[in-house]
Amino acid sequence: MDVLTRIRAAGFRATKQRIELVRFLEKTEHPLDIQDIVKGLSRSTDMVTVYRMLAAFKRADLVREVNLRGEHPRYELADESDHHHIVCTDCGRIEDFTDETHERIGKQVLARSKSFEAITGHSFDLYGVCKPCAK
Amino acid sequence: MDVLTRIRAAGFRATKQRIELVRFLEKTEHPLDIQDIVKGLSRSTDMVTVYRMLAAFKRADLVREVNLRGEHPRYELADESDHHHIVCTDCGRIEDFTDETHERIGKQVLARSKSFEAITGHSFDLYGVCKPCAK
DNA sequence: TTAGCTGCAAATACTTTGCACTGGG
DNA sequence: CCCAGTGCAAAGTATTTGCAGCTAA
Repeated sequence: MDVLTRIRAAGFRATKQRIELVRFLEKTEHPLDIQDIVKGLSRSTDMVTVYRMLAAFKRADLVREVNLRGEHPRYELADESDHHHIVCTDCGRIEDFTDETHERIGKQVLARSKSFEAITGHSFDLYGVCKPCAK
Repeated sequence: MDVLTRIRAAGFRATKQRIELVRFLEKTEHPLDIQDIVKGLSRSTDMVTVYRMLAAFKRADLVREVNLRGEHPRYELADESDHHHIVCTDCGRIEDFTDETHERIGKQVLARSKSFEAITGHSFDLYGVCKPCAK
């Protein structure tokens, strides 16, 4: 589905700011924070507009918010396959990995829990040292 | 180990503010944010001091920072056994659970990764609906 | 005694809100 | 045409920094 269609399908007007945002996120490999995103868009696009676009896209499940340790939230397109992040604690490099095990863990936890009725989401991220930083 | 000794062992002076903070965190069942903590301490303890105590205790591994979705950071004593949190997305209720599986996942990810040398930490939390909220 | 801590004030950083104008459909 | 969306300004929060005075050791 092309960018304009995706934006409209989510119930929004396809403005040039929104089109540029989606195209920019399509090009990025890893979740970016507000600052990164503002820097990546036309200088004329206000940071406030970026906040508003991301909030709206998040509500519409077009964009996914990623919260890593101590950092401000980062954003990535939600259509990317479900994955988790491994982060270098030294340089901040982020890489993706996939894992299905947590689903089973969720079910186990639910079975044992006296107080929870359902599980609707999870966060699972790893922190480590990347090879360049390990040297 | 008693509170004063623990604080001193971490390399700090056992001031009344720090003693009160540790005693307060010992009583709490789940990680609290800055606001909760300030409210729980003597009115005379400045919020700035709370920020500074938590930052120092975190560096000294006396306190652990917990980052949940979209929330400001929360803090709990680090001596509590390694555990994860399950959070009700409706009322914010937090419960603990333990799981060892993520260690194995970490090793698998590391084995497959071309760019990471070591894993030093992780975050794993579940989100769901608690029984009272499900009704 | 004296360096580590604290409280108060102020600076900085981040995010949200209000409002008039613009442009997408 | 008209209302969702934008930019600019300003307000609201969260967090950090500077510094003078206090206090634990």
